[in-house]
Amino acid sequence: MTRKAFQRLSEDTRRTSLLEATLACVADLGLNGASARRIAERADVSAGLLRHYFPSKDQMIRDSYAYLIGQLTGDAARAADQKDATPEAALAGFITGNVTPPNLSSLKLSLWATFIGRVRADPAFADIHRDSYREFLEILEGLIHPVLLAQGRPTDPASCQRLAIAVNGIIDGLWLEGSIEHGLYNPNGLTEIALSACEGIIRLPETTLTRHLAPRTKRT
Amino acid sequence: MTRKAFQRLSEDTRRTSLLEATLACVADLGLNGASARRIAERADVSAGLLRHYFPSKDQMIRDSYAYLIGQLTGDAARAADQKDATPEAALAGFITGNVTPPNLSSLKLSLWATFIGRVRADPAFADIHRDSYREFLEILEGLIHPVLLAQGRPTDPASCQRLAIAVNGIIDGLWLEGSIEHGLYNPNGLTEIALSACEGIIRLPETTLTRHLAPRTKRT
DNA sequence: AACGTTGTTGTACGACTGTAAAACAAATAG
DNA sequence: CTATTTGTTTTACAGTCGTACAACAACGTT
Repeated sequence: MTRKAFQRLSEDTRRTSLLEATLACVADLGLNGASARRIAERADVSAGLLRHYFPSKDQMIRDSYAYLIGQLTGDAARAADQKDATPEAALAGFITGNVTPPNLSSLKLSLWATFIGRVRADPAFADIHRDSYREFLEILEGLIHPVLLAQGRPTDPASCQRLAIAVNGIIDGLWLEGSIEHGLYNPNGLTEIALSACEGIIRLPETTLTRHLAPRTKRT
Repeated sequence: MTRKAFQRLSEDTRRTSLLEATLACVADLGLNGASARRIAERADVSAGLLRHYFPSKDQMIRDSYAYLIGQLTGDAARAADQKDATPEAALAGFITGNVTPPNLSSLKLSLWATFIGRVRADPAFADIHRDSYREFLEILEGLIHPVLLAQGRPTDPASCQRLAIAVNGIIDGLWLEGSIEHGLYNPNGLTEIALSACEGIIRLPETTLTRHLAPRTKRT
């Protein structure tokens, strides 16, 4: 009996590797099939090691949820960060970034949904969700406010929040439908639908957002 | 050792009871904790009985998903079925029905999300989802079309579908956010936000839909 | 009232679960 | 080169899992 050869990794590297293996297993097998042994196997590591990095399997799952959420909101926020952009272009970029890859992804949707399903019964998941949702809303309000200002529209906090909630709603909804590969329509047109819908929700003049629609990549 | 007294129920009654016990367990404990024994206990039945009604636990879970979806779309469609309603009132009723109880429910959201998380990896779940989604879209197109007609607007299938996709998106998104009890805002205002947003998305004149907002029930 | 059908219970089994803890070896320091 | 630390593997264990099946009892039939 010869032991398996192994490498000692830095805490961060190993931890991240374990979290990603956890997410991969949850996406493929669900919370049900994502057992400690299977996660360890996916990370090419023995099962006992998990407990060296996480106090329990439940905690590891929770940490992997926080890790995923960090990726999602990070990618979305980055999409709005364009240099020298008008307020309209920044908003359009944020919306677009949320309904196109890498955020538009059936894998990420699977994970997100699986975890959202635990929010009601598990306070730890609820905390993570609430924080990320609040952050998303704040980003959106911060993007909508200057657009209203530039259009000479009222910018009281109540209207701003209502618009942010609505825009957040349609972003979530279209992201959801577009990420599930149901084959019922072409997700390439999703960006235009999203921009046009947000124009309508905020009552912006036509083409205020849709003019920032990136030309579709041609396919032969 | 005396055996437990029991009653023989009709196939439908027992089957429904088992499906509801399954949903209750999944909502509380997740797909992880919803074991056959726990489901049986919730249905006040021995564990062995499950296999008498379902060929496997997996199939029972799938059936419970279809059962849930049937409830959701059924309730939603019923909300749009108002006698002698104008096209605008019917559409407003459908939208409202989707962002108010009983459809607005953290329990139903939990279940829905948990199952959606399996759509990507399990073809059986994907089939159920696709069918229900298509049905939802068709209902929506059927409600939007007469509204466009009454407003003297173009009603080509492509525009109709685009609008249905967008409206479906915001309904899903707002239902989602409203059902999670995050405590970040009052879900009572959700109906107005939804109706107003849909007005904007479809480019209807102001108050076309919001005038059908039911007066809020007063609280002391 | 006795019978037959079958919905329902109880038990058993091997596989798998999360976790604990001892044995080991890879990297680091001296 | 040796000693030390500790990340990693291995083994072990009690509990739970989904499932199979035999025993049983509730109900419909006669």
